[in-house]
Amino acid sequence: MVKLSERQQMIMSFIENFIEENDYPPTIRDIQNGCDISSTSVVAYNLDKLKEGGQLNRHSEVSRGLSLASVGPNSNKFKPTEIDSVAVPLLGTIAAGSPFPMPENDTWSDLSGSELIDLPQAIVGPGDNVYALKVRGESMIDALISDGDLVIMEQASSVRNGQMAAVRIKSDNTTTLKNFYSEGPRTRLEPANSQMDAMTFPSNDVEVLSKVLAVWRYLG
Amino acid sequence: MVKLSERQQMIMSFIENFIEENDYPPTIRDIQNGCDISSTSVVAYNLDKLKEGGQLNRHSEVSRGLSLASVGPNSNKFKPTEIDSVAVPLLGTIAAGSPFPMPENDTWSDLSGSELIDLPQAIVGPGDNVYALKVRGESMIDALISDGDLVIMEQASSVRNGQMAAVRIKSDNTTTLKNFYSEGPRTRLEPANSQMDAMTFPSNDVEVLSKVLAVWRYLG
DNA sequence: TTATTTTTAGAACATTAGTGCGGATAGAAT
DNA sequence: ATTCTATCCGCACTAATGTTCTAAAAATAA
Repeated sequence: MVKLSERQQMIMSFIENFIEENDYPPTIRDIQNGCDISSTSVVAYNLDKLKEGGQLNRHSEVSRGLSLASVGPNSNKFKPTEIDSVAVPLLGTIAAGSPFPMPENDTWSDLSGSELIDLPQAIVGPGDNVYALKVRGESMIDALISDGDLVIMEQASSVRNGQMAAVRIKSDNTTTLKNFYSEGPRTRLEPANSQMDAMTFPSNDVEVLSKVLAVWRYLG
Repeated sequence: MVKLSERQQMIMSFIENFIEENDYPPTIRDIQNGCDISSTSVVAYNLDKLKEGGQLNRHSEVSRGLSLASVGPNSNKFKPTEIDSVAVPLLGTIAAGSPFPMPENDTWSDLSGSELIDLPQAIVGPGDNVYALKVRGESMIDALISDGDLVIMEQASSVRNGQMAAVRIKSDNTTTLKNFYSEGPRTRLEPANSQMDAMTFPSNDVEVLSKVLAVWRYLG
């Protein structure tokens, strides 16, 4: 691994501290002041070096577009320890054309009756708003999901392009799992099965209900 | 707690996703596009509301000066629990038509280099002869398995009817995942996707390599 | 030493990105 | 209907922030 200059080390640790304190990355000028550097161009120069060296991710023309390349020997300090699973509630089943089950209110307290499922924490993340559904019937076949599968969902009202989500077509009042692509005024919904065709809808006719974190099919 | 409008919920989850993906917060205009909002001022308006409500930290005049107020009464974190898990080796990838990877000898000792995956013990059982494969390509599409999926396999030389297994057609020297039905002198192999047709072979032309315990598809 | 590469300086420049304001809607309350 | 309040809309404005260029200083090689 490349040796960092003293200045680069200082920049790295400044960025680390800054993010820890503010939850967002510093600007070039923040770094300039924080490290007593005389010019923004010097900061930019060293940031580029750090990026080349792989210590840093940088997105050009993006303000504060920095993030630590979270690899390397010193990255295990952020790794969760001890905990390896989170229990999420199995809220029910989902069948062909049925309205998509969602946790009713923002109260999750009345889930006492529901079954709980253990999942690796790495998948669920904090575990907020995560729940599981059991699929009934073959209605999700074009999403490569079949009867008996367990889908792990996270409540969300927007997802990034390409992600699979439970979406409702308002005009049809139908709900399905599709890969979601926002294309400005229109939204394209693409089955996971690439042998099937995508469809597009006016964006305001499509409502994102939740995103699919994972699919679990147990056959044993 | 104040109820969030639909738009505010959408903004919140957009911010969450954005940070998760980029490691830095979105701009007002990122949010505008991501949530199909017509004006930056509307975003600013709602961000202020969210800040008042305590869902969000915001620093004015700071680009991307956002961060989630990650705690609070509504962070419904489920208590993480520890469960017994078994580490199974990820032996490699399986691609279209490739010979099916199997643990070479009956010695599992030389798996030192392979990646390990933690699975709940409830699924794996004792964990002997269990291994995982990562699917490459769309060759398993008729078994409802797509690129990137993880299949959990258990070495076996016979399976009960209806179970999905990795089988080798001797005459073709091909290997695929199919549902297995022994019908006396002949053996029927059925794709998991019921919209596709089954095929039958002479029983002695079909060799069971291993059975599929589970399929894990991670999309998050 | 001289030549060459790396790093630093300073400053103007170009975009990105937050803010403010007049006005439009839409309900709810009076 | 009238008023009020909460949102939403578009747009212009400007502060925040990344980029670039030239030259000088420092470090390194020849």
